[in-house]
Amino acid sequence: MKEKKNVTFNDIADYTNFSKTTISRYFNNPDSLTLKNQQIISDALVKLGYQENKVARILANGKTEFIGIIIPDLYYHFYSEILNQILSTYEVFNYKFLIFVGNKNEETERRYIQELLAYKIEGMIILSHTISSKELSGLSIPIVTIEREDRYVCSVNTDNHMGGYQAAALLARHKCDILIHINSPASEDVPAHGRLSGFSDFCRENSLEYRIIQKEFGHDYKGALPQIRTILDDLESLYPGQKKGIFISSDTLANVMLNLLIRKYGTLPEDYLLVGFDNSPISREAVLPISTVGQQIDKLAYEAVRLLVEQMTEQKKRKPVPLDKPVHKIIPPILFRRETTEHS
DNA sequence: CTACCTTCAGTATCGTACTT
DNA sequence: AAGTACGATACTGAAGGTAG
Repeated sequence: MKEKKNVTFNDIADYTNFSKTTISRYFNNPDSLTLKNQQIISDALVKLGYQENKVARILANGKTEFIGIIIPDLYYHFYSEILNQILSTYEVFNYKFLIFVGNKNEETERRYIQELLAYKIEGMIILSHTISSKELSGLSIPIVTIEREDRYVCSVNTDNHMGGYQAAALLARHKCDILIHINSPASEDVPAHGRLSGFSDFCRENSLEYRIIQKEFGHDYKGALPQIRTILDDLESLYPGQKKGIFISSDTLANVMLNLLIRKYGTLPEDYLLVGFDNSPISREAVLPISTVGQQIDKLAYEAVRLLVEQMTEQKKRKPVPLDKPVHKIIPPILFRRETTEHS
């Protein structure tokens, strides 16, 4: 086996009698060459079996076209779906992604960020909650966060307050005796807190009996299941026979609860109404399709990348003008009424 | 030991020949 | 004078080599 050396611009230049500058232009600005010469180079590439070398290109111009991502986990279907949507923006913006799954502890995540920076990412999308936006803003690299505390950095979020309000309104329309919201404890500066406040606001404005349950659900099924089971047991004993309208802060957890109910009763009992949040794929694919306050996950992803690309493009200019203050983009939620609230 | 090349495979920048 | 189509060369960051 003879080691065949990589074909380079130099080889192509020698073969075609152009300079390597011209070969470079063929790739980066083909229109600046005559059609005839484009064809000559194109033929030479095939003949010599040239393989593009982006590492060399990165070395020469310093632009990696990498975006770093830190995501908390891939248990919640919202995260896997938004990751899916972010990755698909490659077709539009041509940026590639380096991804870490974080939310372990601050030190670990700082290490991840350093690693990303070492790979010369041009921008970063943060979904994990571990590191404050103040610290992130000090990183001197464009950053966009999605659905987390975002005071000092750009962000794209769902209108969570409206979502919580819509969920409560839907449950109220079905004349539930008690409205229940289940969420994990979140301080007021994280967007998801709006689900709680929107829900509470509606209940108070309409003098409805309601209850907020906050628990830590962890980042996997193993952690979530016992918590949901406990909550369900409590509700069963607290409100027997009453019509319970339950709004859970994610479809993933709503699905866990739905499964527990169906295993117990063989179906979703008439006195249970269930509304999730996210409109992640699981809400459609569940045993009974789950009603949900939909985040427009495709839009969140697209807007986040677009916002980031804008800043990264600005950074590449000779005289970049940084944003004077963070941009916060809000995407409205869309309510999906499915079988867990519209019993047949 | 360390100061100074080379190497890798491209790009940025400026320059040139030629046409309009 | 301006535009088009190309070329020459320094330069990029880090690792490895080498001379002193």
